[in-house]
Amino acid sequence: MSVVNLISSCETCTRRWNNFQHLTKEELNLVNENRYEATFKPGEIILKQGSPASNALFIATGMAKTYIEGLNGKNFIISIALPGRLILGPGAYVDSRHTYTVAAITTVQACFINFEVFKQIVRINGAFAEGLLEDISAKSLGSLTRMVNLSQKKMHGRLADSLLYFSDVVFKNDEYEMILSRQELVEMTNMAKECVVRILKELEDSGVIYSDSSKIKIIDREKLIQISVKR
Amino acid sequence: MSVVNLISSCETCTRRWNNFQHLTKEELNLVNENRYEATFKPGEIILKQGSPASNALFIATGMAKTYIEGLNGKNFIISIALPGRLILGPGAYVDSRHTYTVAAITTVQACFINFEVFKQIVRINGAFAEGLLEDISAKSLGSLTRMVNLSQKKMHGRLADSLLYFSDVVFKNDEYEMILSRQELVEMTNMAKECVVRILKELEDSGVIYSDSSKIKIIDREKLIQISVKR
DNA sequence: AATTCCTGTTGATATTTATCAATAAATAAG
DNA sequence: CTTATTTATTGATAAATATCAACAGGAATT
Repeated sequence: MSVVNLISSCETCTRRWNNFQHLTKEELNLVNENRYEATFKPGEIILKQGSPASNALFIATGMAKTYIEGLNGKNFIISIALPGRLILGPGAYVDSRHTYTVAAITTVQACFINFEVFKQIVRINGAFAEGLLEDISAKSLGSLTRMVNLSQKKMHGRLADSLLYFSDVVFKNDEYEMILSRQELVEMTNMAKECVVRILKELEDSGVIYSDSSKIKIIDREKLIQISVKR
Repeated sequence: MSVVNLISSCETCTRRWNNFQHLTKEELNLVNENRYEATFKPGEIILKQGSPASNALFIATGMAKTYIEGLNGKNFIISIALPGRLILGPGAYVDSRHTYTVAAITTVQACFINFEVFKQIVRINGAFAEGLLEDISAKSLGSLTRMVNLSQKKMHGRLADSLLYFSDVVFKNDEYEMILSRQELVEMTNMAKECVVRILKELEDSGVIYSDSSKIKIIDREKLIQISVKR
């Protein structure tokens, strides 16, 4: 097994977390020296819920899903993890455990940063700490919004939300490859698989989207947003 | 209107936020000098969702509910705000807006701390920043857990969760006054009012709780926990 | 005390959503 | 290339949950 780093350093990395801009050269070096790379195949688990939160994770290339292993073996997908974003569950600062599992969807090149080092820099660098607070707050705000949406919207609205999430956040394109299986869409929208299938078909039949099993194209965005808001 | 402070200073306050222990005398003084008290009657709004997050809030005495004003005028109760805890929505670090509304349930004596001052201290005091990160992380972890529970549990389990929340977190007692109306329980459990009434009755009929409209007593805690977990 | 208004309660019914069963399609394994 | 295994799809049915309608009980108001 090769352990050669594919990324030469944090300093020159083009996909690094924005918040690293607040670090001094020395601090960035410290991060770089406590950095470990690994490559994961599709389906492989990168971080496991409940295991010690000894590292902060960043994705250099590829996509992963983050999910909570909930009741009766039912998963709950939280988000799609993308390059350039910090992946650190709140448990790191609460019980020192990973709050959720992260699994590769595509081939993923990952960077692990020693969490003790990370935490130490947070303590001594106020701007970095503030950046982390902003990051964590944005995720927390997202969770609250999602919780309200999942609670107050019916199936159509929830599925529309997910379709828009992939378009607006993940691919930034109206046309995309649906990288999640129907089962995974279930875990994102809190629906039964049969319902996901039926409502996708309904959306296609009514001309809101085009869907060819794994391809999705948003045709009538206005209508999709309307479905997201009204149902 | 009287604006005399009822609490003489943060230094001597017995109900202050734990994290203030990390402040120096000067920092604590700075907080104290930028502190404003106000008393609210039951039902009055203390913070309004969407308004500028110009203050961090603490409750000295009494109880409040924090809730998001969601879709179609439907509220979503996030938590019961209690003395000694920081009340600061994630929006403060994201869009400088209050994420949720806070409304007094009982008479509430509230402390407002200027958020710019608060933020400044976070920047210069690493231990305080870490304490804030722990606080925000704990809330974020709580949100994620709640989201999974609301998504994956059926009505019985969700209502049991709320009853246990009041017992374990709010009153720390098996017997308590249910301070929320049926409508508010709806906003906490994501159920219809009629269903709340029916299932409460069911729980009483099966000897799990005693309930006299506003009084609740948990009689069979084991069974209630079982309902929370299994349904 | 009478009236109004709101909350809570109950039974009946409608809607939403999940499950079951059967089959088709796609993917993995031999 | 063929078989096994999983995933996706469809229709039928069951379960969960919401809504509707009617009324009771309290609190607030006149």
